[in-house]
Amino acid sequence: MTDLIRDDLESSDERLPRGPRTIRDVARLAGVSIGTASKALNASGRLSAETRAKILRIAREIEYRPNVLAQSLHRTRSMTVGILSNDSFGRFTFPIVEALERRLFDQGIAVFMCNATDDPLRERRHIDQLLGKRIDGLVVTARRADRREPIEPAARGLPVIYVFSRVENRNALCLLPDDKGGAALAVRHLAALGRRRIAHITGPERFEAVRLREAGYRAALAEAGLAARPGDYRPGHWSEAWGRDAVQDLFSRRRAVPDALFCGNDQIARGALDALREMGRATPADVAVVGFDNWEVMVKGARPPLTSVDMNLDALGREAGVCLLDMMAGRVITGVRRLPCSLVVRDSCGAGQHSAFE
Amino acid sequence: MTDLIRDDLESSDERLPRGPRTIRDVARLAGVSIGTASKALNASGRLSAETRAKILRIAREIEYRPNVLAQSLHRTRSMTVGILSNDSFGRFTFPIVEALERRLFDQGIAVFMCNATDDPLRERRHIDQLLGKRIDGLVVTARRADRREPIEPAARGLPVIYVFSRVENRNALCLLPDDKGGAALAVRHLAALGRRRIAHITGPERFEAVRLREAGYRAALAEAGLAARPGDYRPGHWSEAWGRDAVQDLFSRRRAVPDALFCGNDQIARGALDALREMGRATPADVAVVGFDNWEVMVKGARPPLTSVDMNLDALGREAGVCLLDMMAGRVITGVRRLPCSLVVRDSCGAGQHSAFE
DNA sequence: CTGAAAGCGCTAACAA
DNA sequence: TTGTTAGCGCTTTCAG
Repeated sequence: MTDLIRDDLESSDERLPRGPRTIRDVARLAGVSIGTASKALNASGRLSAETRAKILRIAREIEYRPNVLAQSLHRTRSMTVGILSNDSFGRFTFPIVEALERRLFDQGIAVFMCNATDDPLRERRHIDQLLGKRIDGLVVTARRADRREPIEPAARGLPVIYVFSRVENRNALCLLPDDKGGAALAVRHLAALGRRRIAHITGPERFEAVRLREAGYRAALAEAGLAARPGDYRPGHWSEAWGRDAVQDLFSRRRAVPDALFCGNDQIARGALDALREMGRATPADVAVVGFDNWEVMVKGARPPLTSVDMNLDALGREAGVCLLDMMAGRVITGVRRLPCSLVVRDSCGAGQHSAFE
Repeated sequence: MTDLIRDDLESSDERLPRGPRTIRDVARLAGVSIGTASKALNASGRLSAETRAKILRIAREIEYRPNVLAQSLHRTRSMTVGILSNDSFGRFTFPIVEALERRLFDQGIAVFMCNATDDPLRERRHIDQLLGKRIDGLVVTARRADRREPIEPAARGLPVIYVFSRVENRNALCLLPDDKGGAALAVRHLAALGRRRIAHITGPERFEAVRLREAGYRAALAEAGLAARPGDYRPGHWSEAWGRDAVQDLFSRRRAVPDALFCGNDQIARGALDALREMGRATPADVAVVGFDNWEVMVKGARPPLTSVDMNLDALGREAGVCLLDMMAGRVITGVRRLPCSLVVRDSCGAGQHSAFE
């Protein structure tokens, strides 16, 4: 790992052609046929122990590494998949992609990274390139505002998974976090802590996530025998500034203010916390606050540290990997799957520390 | 792009074998030899206009797409590169990787994404896999605290670039942001605005970036005829909390407080801004603040919006792409290259808006 | 137990 | 102008 200059390779026993070694080199040096060498290297067929050992030794010595391209050509499986993001890869897609890559790597599958940046032409060219490279599967991620057009699976039968994005087609497999459930988790927790009036400050309603989280919010309220009073549901923007503004508005009236806030993301929650502090309201004593995303840098920098809903993006990525492998093995999987979120409890909601529950 | 069910493919004129079409299919349907088809498809050799047209038409009709694996096998260039991150891909590496991918994609080169997560064994396996796939080049990114071990270029002659990470070896090419220059930019700007006492709150000194930024800070101070007074240089942590603490400490003494802060990253700067506000010091009137990283979510959420040094990570990624292409073409490039940062001016430093200068 | 040969899909040099 | 053929590096039957 450390010695950079490996001139010994150059001065190897026999004179070897430049470039990576081939199985032909191994065979020649071992004094056997190519077929025999192949058997030894793939541990297939019957072979005397000594020839096998010899072949393997030679292979190791000359640092033989099979050419996967050639293997793929033969078995018509490239052992690669593509991951295409039409939004550029962001904070949300990254953990997903990482977990996916990890899962697939364990199966010897490599991942091509492509970002199309919402440019349909670019996307088309990416898909063309990937198909040309004979990928065995494709994962598509997108930003979540809108449902995207399905990918035309120009090569029929190519397994495709949409993750963190939705597509209309019924035959497609879509993997998403359970936004509704996640929201319910948060609100249920607040209710269980005795909060009676829980407001919801969130992002733009054109996001499906916003609508789903609202649904979860209302469901959990109902469950607890509570109701959202008019003005307690505040769709807006995904920014800190909106969090501040909404709080200012919500708490400017003297009477009947909320004793808890469930925020649509962590940035809104941070803005809310700041505004509360500046208005002299104590968190969590007067007002408990819960965020969404569990974005480390936001959540830990908050004062107090922010309780937040985690979408378990890595689990989503892993699941995508598992599903893709299944599909590559021939299984047909379709539909919309929503994976559970979890609540990560910190100080801002006034509950016991460190406990995470689902 | 929209029609998902393309059954017409199935019911194509002739019965075609399943799976992707091959050049053999094209040739057969066009009634020519494979060689001829190849000539037409690659626009090589001389060919009658009509046969060429016919071949191309057929190819289009059956959605022929050349098998890049086979092409690669032939020309011993895979048209792929690997990008290996030993830290997991984070906020900094992502923009780099994206820009790199974009640059290479334009040349028809696809990018394998690998994250080794600081596990040497995993890294080794990743490299093995990539070499097996006969990548034409490799980009290595890392977190910046420590200089990493160079990759053993098991296949001699494989172009390798280290970006956003350093390696001891003199023959390696390392691409980095010019931290010193970036810091100087910030401090020079503050000095030009008339600030006389500029403190520097920053991260842990084991980061090379911290040491370089300190150097830039001191150099720019000297340039302006200023000096850092004892206690004005505050290494610590990369967190908001540290920014708050450092400010509290710096400004608790009654007399002789700084009139400007240059912070080692945007989180520290945010903490500093919060603390200043809570101590009743106005920004930028009393104290100007500049951050580092120009991390959008941090910078825009700050009150007031934060002036910050941008490392131009996308330029770094693009440059990595360009260099890699050069190296793949046979050019030898070595050494440490530092790319300029730029200053993005916002309200927190009390200068004219929106102007960015280098 | 080992070798020879066909073929994965494509390109390029050489024949016709 | 078009066809034939020999590989690229590997696996896998099928003979020996």
